[in-house]
Amino acid sequence: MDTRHMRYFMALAETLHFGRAAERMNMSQPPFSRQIAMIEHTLGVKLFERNSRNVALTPAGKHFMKDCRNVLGQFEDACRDVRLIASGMKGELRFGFMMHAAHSVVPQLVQLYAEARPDVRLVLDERTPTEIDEMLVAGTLDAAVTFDCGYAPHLQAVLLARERLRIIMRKDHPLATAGQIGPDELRDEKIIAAPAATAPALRSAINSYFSAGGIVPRVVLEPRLQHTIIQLVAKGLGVALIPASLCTELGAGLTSRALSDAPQLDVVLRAPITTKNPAVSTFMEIGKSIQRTSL
Amino acid sequence: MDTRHMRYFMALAETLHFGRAAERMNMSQPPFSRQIAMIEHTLGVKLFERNSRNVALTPAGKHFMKDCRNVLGQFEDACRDVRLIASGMKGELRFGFMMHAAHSVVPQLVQLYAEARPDVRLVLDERTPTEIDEMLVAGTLDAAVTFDCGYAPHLQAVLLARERLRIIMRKDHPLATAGQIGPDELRDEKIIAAPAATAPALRSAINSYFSAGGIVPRVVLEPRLQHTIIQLVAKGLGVALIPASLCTELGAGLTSRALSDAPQLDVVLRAPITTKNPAVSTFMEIGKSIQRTSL
DNA sequence: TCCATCTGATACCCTGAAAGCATTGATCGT
DNA sequence: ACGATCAATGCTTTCAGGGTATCAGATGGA
Repeated sequence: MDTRHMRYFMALAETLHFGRAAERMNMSQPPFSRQIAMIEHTLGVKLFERNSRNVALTPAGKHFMKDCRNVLGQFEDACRDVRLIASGMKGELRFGFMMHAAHSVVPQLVQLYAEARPDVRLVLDERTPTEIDEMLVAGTLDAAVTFDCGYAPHLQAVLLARERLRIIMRKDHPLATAGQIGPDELRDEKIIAAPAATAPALRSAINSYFSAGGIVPRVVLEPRLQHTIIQLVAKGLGVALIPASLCTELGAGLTSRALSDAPQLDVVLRAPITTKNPAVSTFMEIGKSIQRTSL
Repeated sequence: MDTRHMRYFMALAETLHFGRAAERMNMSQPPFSRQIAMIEHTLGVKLFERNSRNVALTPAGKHFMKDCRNVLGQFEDACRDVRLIASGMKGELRFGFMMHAAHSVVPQLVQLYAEARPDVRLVLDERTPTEIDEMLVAGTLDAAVTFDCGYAPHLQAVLLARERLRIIMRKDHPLATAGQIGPDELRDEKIIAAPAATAPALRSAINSYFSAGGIVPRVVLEPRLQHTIIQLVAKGLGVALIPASLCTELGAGLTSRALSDAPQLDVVLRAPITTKNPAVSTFMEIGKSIQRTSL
């Protein structure tokens, strides 16, 4: 038994006429009759009651017809789907992103891609930049949005946006109403920043900003999550330098200010060059289209 | 593409080794390799990444594996089920029965059959004897329990039980405490009985009982449903002759009495001789086993 | 570095499943 | 009774798919 035999059976079950069923199968009647006989023989089941005048389904044949319709449908679907998956029209894309990009490019990227490839299941995974790098290398992620940290072999990258850092503080903090803010003004401030092990690019940008002014920053707290940093600032435990896009939705007691010669960070979309997931390529393409509008 | 090809694919997907997969398919490696290449070619999809040292599934291949497992499973099921249906182990049996047998043989028959053939769906259909006869001929029922009405071509029959008729009446009715009850005692009673058009065997048994005593019964009401007859007797509108098995669960105000020379009716299990439903034969066999215990 | 070995791909041949054509046999309507 | 219709059967042919032998690329040990 084979799907071909099921198709023969279905043709006869639907037409109840050997000649016409054979025609539908693009063959002549005699071999078709033989195939039907063969099917019945191998199954050991009489599927049709027939004489030289009439053809009718047996009860077993009626049930088999339903089952065959099912099986053939699923069979076709499987063949169709594997093509769609291979072409990137269907499947799954594991997409990582850092919190620092969650409010800017990520929503846009996700929305555009979901519109372009509605049958690809986007698995979103918020991670720290370091975790993202590891998972991209390990193949646990297909693509990710993170800060550009320079050299990365076997990873392709698309520049999505360039973000300036701003400083955030409580509204009752002296700096909230001060003039220009640069490294010098921050000399004695308690700084809250993610550790280098978690967000190397961000931390090194902050460090460079201070060391360019000859200052050693007083980093008093190093929480791993961006969320936590903002909460600690809100409790008055210090100030923090965070990407501008995260400053739009601060809590009530917080405010942000621009920095003089503010450090810039590149937000990139990354994926392994040797990715086997065909869904990635259009994801990267959509990244490029975002780049054109955001830069 | 065919299920055979899917099986080849699955063998390779599970072993990730051409030689061993070919062996599992009981063939040599070269034609197996060709078949895999053919599958990939006809689908237009690369399912395996391979060199002379390693074989691995592509993402599309991984998805296809799941789909194939599904399809192959359903395929096997369909072939297995059609055999079960043809052997009467699975399927559907449309079973009609008259109310007059609902309290005696029908529950037993249904229970025994459900135990013997748990995968056959028993469709129960309570009908009047006349409806049952029509539906058996029309093929709307596969089998039915009804009164034996003598000659019935192209119907096979198994005698299930022989039921005596008893008379039912209100407890405050004079007959409830009278001596022997025969046609003579019923001469002036108002009789309630199903019309001949609905239950010919029953009605003719009642008529014969009276005419044997030279009596013409005073049939005052002719409801079609057995249920209604009992209700009308309860309201004091007359008395009725009903099968003994229905007398065990009369309402509070009713009682039943034996009749002298009570008429007997044969309860039979019937099915078309030329039935195409393979589930019927064991149903009839179980009927025969009930017959042995009940007679 | 070279060779033995493992593994998948290719070349070529051969068998049999399945298709085609011609015909038979059974059934129904005129 | 006869012709028309339709499924079944007999016989031939073809090609999909299997077998054997061999090649070619990769790996690991000497």
